[in-house]
Amino acid sequence: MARKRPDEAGVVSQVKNPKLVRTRRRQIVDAAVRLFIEKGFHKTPTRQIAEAVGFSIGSLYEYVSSKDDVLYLVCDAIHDEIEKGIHSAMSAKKTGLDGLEAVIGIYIRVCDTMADHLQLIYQETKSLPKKWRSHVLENEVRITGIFVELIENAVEKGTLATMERSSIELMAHNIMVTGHMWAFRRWFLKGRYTLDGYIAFQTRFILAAAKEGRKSQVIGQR
Amino acid sequence: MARKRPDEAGVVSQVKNPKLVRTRRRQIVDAAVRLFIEKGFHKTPTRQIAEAVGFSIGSLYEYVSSKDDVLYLVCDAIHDEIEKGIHSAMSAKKTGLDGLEAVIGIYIRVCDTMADHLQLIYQETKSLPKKWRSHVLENEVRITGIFVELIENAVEKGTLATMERSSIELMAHNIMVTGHMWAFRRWFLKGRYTLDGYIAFQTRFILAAAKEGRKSQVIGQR
DNA sequence: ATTATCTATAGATCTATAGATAATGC
DNA sequence: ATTATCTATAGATCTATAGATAATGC
Repeated sequence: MARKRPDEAGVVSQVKNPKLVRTRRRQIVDAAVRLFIEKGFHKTPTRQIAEAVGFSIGSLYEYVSSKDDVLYLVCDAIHDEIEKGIHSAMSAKKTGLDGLEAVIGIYIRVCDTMADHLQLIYQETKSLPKKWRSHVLENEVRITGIFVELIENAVEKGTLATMERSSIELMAHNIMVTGHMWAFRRWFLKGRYTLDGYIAFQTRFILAAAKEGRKSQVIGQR
Repeated sequence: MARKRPDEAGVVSQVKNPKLVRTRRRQIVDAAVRLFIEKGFHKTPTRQIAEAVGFSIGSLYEYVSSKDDVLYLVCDAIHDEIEKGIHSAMSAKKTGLDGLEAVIGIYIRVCDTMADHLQLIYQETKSLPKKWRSHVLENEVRITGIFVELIENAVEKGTLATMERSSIELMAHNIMVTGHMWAFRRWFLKGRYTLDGYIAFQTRFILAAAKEGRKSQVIGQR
């Protein structure tokens, strides 16, 4: 639970009251997410964001100093929600919590809920100024870390094959992308697979490699 | 080799000479690809595209009827190049051509070369008008079809486990996304893995599931 | 008096076209 | 005479800010 997100660090506001800044920014993010998903970042006028929140364009610029700031806040909020989604589902499901398999399922379910949001991040990350972009990529790495830890635990317990750190990391990234794929390939996948079917197939797919590894490992050690 | 691409069907030109239209559009695409990769579609003025090609903004609009047309031509050209890349490498490598494994390697190499282009497609597909977007998605499905066929062949020959059609398709999409992932996760992967290392790991990863399947299949049939 | 919000707009774009000009082929 | 290209610009944006107004707290 001890996430160390830089949060909104670096986005400057003219307004002094920090509580108000937080409230307003949340409103801005909520409105902007909806609009960006619908029309894309570049085709959404700042004016319309302000209007959707219910205040004027002038006020918007009291809470951010550029449109890019809004995009950054949006991306950051999305990552935060994804991470929270995984963690809360993980702690709710104490039974078999340590199972990598279970968490993959949980994660893909979160990706399903957040499909539009994930696709937005894929589309717009590159539009961010370098400074903000690297924050967003750090978020991505941090979330991937959840799976790195789970795989490491499984390896330690002997459930999975011994792997180099670099293989563990790549496997974790594969899991991440499998979730994203459900979002950005919806146009194909949703017509042919149920969410449960997809999760079942992909979980087997991912774990097969690790099990295969274990066998050859065991054989090799004889 | 018998690709049935709709090509530039539907993009209207005021210029009558079809050969000229083809030449000019190729020039436009070449210039636009470079600019879109560098600055993104929305931040590239049509003017600058025309300038990069070496003619006026007026002339640009003789060959396309909107900026969206240019984006479509760009996406279509990229898919075409990817497909050609795979096919040409496949026919060059007659030795073990039927090997799914070999083609996965070839494909990921193409993705490496076209990394910027792939990322562009991921970013901008959603900006396309619906009509063009579905063309682009069809291209994606057609390329995925290469792997569907290869997997089917392997299944027929008994190299891979018997699978339902839907599983074969999902596996093919996994392969596609594994290549794309090398492009859109470069920021992480390039620092830690060589291209060869990535290909080796991912190929094993993908094939492990299928082999695993085969074993249980064989066991099941005893 | 300080803080937050609003109105009005400067200034800078950008897409697409209309009408003029140059080049080509009969 | 037909086809291709260019110039000039209409018309519509859009971001960001300056200065005016309203609300809040001492």
